[in-house]
Amino acid sequence: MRWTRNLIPTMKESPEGAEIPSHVLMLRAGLVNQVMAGAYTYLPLGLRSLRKAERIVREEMDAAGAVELLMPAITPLSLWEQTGRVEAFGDVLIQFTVRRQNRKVPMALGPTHEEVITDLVAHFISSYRQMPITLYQIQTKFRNEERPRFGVLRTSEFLMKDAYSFNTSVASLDESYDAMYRAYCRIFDRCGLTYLPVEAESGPIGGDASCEFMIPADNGEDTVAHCPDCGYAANLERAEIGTRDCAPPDVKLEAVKKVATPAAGSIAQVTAMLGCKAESMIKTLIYMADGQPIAVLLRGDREANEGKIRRAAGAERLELAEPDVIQRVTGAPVGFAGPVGMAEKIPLWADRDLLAMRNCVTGANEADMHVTGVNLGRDFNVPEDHFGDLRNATSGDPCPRCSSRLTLRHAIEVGHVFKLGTKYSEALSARFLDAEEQLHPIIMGCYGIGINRILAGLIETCHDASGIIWPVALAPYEVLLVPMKVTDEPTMKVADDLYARLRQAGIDVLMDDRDARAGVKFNDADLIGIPLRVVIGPRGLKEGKLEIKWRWESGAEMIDLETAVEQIADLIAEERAEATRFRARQAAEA
RNA sequence: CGGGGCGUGGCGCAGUCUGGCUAGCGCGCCUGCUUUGGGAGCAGGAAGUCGGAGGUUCAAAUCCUCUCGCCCCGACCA
Repeated sequence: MRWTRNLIPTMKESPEGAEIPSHVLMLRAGLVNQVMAGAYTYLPLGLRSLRKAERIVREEMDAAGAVELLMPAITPLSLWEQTGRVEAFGDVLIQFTVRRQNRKVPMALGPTHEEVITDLVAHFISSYRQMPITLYQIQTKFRNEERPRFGVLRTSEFLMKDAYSFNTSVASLDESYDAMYRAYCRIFDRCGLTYLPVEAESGPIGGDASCEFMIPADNGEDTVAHCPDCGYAANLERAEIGTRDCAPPDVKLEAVKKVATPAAGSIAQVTAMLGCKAESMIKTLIYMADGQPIAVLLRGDREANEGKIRRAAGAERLELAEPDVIQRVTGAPVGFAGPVGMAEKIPLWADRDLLAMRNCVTGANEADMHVTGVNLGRDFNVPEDHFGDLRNATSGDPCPRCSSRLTLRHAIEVGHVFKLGTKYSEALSARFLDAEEQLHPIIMGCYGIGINRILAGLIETCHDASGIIWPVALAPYEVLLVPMKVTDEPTMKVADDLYARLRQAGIDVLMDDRDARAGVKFNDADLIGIPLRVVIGPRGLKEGKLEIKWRWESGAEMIDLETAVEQIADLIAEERAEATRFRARQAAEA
């Protein structure tokens, strides 16, 4: 492809509104253009990278034995009603009706396709002999995001690979799941991504085992807890905290004292007013567990983890209590609850941190009052089996698997594999007959990859001050030919010849045939990040040489014109296969 | 949905508080000459309903009301 025949609108300045590197660079390099909040046009360069990511995903899915099909983006609303997901998705589901003659047909744009695929399978799979099978598609998904942001990282329309496995047993599901897990590792490896498989909540979609593939990045929306020593990694919602020595400090127990704290209902207000530390406060949260109020005690500076609390309490549903419930239960408005005397009213649960606390400050269960000098065991008690890990991990917490400590990192989620079970097969009657002529619901697994996020995640973690640094696998073009002087006939003759022969050798070549100054071309070359830059100029040609330079290296190298095509083809072939040079650069960065 | 910010040629911005001549600047674009290995110089030129509607005023980019859009933080979320 010749630059002058393409549409590559590079920009020197970054449009206002773009803040994170991947967004800025995708705009500046002319990869995408925003159409509205959460919707982007992929320009020629961006589309080529997107297609390359898509192709890698497709190849590895095929290699893992999955079978491709394509489901529609428009779906009948009735399908979503059958599984109760009209309510579950809420406004995220894009619904509309179309008029057909004298009736109205309610539809939804697919935010994911469990319903459609399960309905399909219910029609065509009825025997254990037809399984296991894994079906997948690469399709545009639609989610009315409350707040689209970060360029193509969170949009209302995005390209997703979604796969679904159908199995007759849990053991078989495990095999399908493992095959997908391994395929995901190969996909992200091939894309040159540095990623982390992390334990995750399966979320409202249901299921029991779940793993997210995360790209550690400062601008990621998710938080993962990671142990650099043993490799334990989990989504913050899921991350366990190792037990540590809970021995309380050997200090003299103070007497309980009631103090006035007018209008100070938050930890921050109380610490400011009383001059105490959040670490010495007991935060008392009133939750409704399946409709029954419970009190949860946490150290003042900790965040509650509702998933952990819900599991500890053995509840199906858990939500913070409404103000009127809190008033009734504690006898005080929101912000003044405390554990003293609470056990007589409602069940108490406590985070293990409480065991190490002495002389605490906490709510007095009375408006505008707190108490100090409160001590576990003397002033209130929590049943032994009601202590547990109920909070979010923080950096420096003990690793649950080894003796090291957890670090918290932001990350971008690019993939998710999880075991679905029979939620959808039961709702949509996808059943099979086993060898004993018994009817069972099909056991499902579900596996997604955000294709757009592969690109954004790569750019987010792989760029420098000048622009994007693509690995060969995802680069829109593998080689950029830069003739230094397009008006010079000998130069252009060599350039045209190289261009034709490299293309013949099966290499994706872009030739910057613009009549522009060297600086302009070099800067754009760095910005769009093509891995191998080949400079053809009168200066080198005099010696029968060309200059080649990898985007991620600072120095260039002169090669003989005679053997240039073979040399370049060999280099690209090597990088395609192993990405050795690209990886070495990344390792050096880290 | 709560809080904050921004809408002025294709892009980035100044001007708005304190209303007043023909709405400026940089980049980009077009023409010509010179230049030519890391974002060239000179000269000339095209291009703007100042997001939209209504109002106040002799006069509105500027003040008032409403409205639309975009971005950030939070809440929410496959």
